[in-house]
This record gives sequence, structure tokens and C-alpha cells, in this order.
Amino acid sequence: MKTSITNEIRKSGKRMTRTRLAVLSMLESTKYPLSPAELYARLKKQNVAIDQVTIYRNLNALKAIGLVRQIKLHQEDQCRYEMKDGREHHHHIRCRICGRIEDLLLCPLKKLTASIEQETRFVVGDHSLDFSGWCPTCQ
Amino acid sequence: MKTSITNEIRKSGKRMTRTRLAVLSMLESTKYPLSPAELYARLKKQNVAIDQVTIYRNLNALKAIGLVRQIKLHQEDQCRYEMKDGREHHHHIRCRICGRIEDLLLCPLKKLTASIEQETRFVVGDHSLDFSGWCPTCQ
DNA sequence: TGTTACTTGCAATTTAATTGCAATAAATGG
DNA sequence: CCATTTATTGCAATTAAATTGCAAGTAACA
Repeated sequence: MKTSITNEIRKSGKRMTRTRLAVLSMLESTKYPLSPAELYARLKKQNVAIDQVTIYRNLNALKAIGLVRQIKLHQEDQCRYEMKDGREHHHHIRCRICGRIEDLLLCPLKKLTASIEQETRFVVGDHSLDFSGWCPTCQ
Repeated sequence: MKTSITNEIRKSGKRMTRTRLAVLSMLESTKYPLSPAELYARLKKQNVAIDQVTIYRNLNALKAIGLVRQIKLHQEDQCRYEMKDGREHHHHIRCRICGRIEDLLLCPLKKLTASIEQETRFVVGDHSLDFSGWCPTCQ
């Protein structure tokens, strides 16, 4: 399991390190995307010695390799990151009150790309979509 | 024309000022959303004396009133702003090469809100959506 | 086990945006 | 039209997120 990820990393000319493993594990064991600051706080609580800068650098490296996905939610001012794993392309919804974040299972845009390309004459590369609202508890 | 906007502003307890008018005019005459830095550069070129901070403060005020909309594109690190006018809710597409930004006319998500609310049990308040790709010239 | 070069920690820096405060200037009422 | 009130401005300083430089540390491979 961890071995395959290690191989992915080596294959790209990078190395598996203590801190990189800690970041990966934390992302894997959390069911919603984490910000660098949250990662830092959680790792600190687990007595993992790691610098904030190292977290940023690891996240960027893992994003470049394609192991991790960067997420910008429109209500927030910092980025979040989640494991890509073998997961489907998906989006998120965030509660405006408590900040709870959940996955959306479906992406409604796949089939719309064609019509957008026709409308704009752009070639569509990617999109970003997220929702905000009120979660069951906060409504 | 400008009078109605001035009234909107006064109605909210705010004032129409030289700098506020300059920001509004620039936003009105530009067909794509501008960042604070772009606004500053363009106003400077027109010999409008204005501080960067004043631009930020005006944009925030105009956003609060509801005259202006704030836009975050997933490829960019700063916000952009556009007039709301009477314009339909819409989204944008940005060229990854030249940075050109265009409006999308339709929002494909209106009708999907219900199914997302059903899936998540959230009440949906808002969403953010933008595309990136390659414009006709850069393809 | 030694060498190479990726990675880390610390300090400093960059970029976007916000805040404090004294001076300025809209807006309203007389 | 003038005076008063209070929103607004400009400048400096600050905050927050993220990046960069560099010497020391340490994976990975032969």
C-alpha cells in the first residue's frame, strides 16, 4: 500500500522521507481536504517534528507528481489538499457556519464541456467548482 | 445612469466620491473582471490619483452594497471584480496561455441545486465555478 | 559504505489584503 | 450657501498565506 506510493515518488526522481510520509498519512486518514496550517497543527499534536515550510514544499511536490490535489474553496483564503488515490473527479460543499466540508459524488460538468467549447471556442482544460451552504446540523 | 448608482450608494449610507466613481467607471468599461492591481495600473494610466488601499476599500464597499461581484479564478492568486449591473448570474473561462478571460452565458448548475441538496442534506447557498483552457488564439 | 543530489529547517522575503489614524471631503439640515 | 457630521482617503504599518536562499542533513543507488 504505502510501497506503491513510495515507488510513485521515486519514479519521479523524488524521495520518500519521514516528513513526506507523515503528510501523506495525515491526508489519507482525513476524510476532507486539509490546509497546510491544519496539517501542521495535527502533525504537531502527534508529535511529528516538521516545519510549516516543509509541509508547503511537500504538498507542492506531491501535487506536481499527481498524488495530491489542490483545492480552493470560494469561501476560504487558503488552499486545501486531498489525496488523489484512485478517486473519481469530484467537488465539495462547505458549511458557512461550522466549516464542515463534504464531498459531492457526482460532477455535473463532464458532459457540458462540449457545449462550453462550442460556445467559447476555447479548448477546456479544467474546471473548479465548489458549493457553500448550511449543513444539516447548522440549518 | 450614473445617478442611479449614486443613489444606490447613498441609500446604503455611503457616499459617491471621486475615487469610487473612477473605480466604477473602470469596471463598467471593461468587459472582463479586473484585479485590484489591474485597476490601479489602469487608473494610474488615466492619471487618476488613487491609492491601492482605496481601491481595496472601495471594492469591498461596492461588494457589500451588491453593486460589484468578487470572482476567484482557480488559476489565479488574486481576486477579480466585475459590475453586477442587471447581468445574469454567470461564470468565466480563462486561457492558460494568455490569461484572456471570457464570460460564459449559461450557468449549468441552477437546476442541479435540488439534487445536491438531496444528496448532501445541506441547504445550498452559493457556488463558484470557473473553467480554464486554451483560447482560440493560443490553441 | 560512499557519493550524489534531494530534502529539511530556519530566517528572510514576497504577494495579496487589511488596519490605524490623522486629514479630507461628501451629504444633510439650517 | 455655510456649518456640522461622519464617511472616505492616503500613508505607514501590519497580517496572512505562501515562497525562496542556503547550509546541514539524509535518502537512494551503485
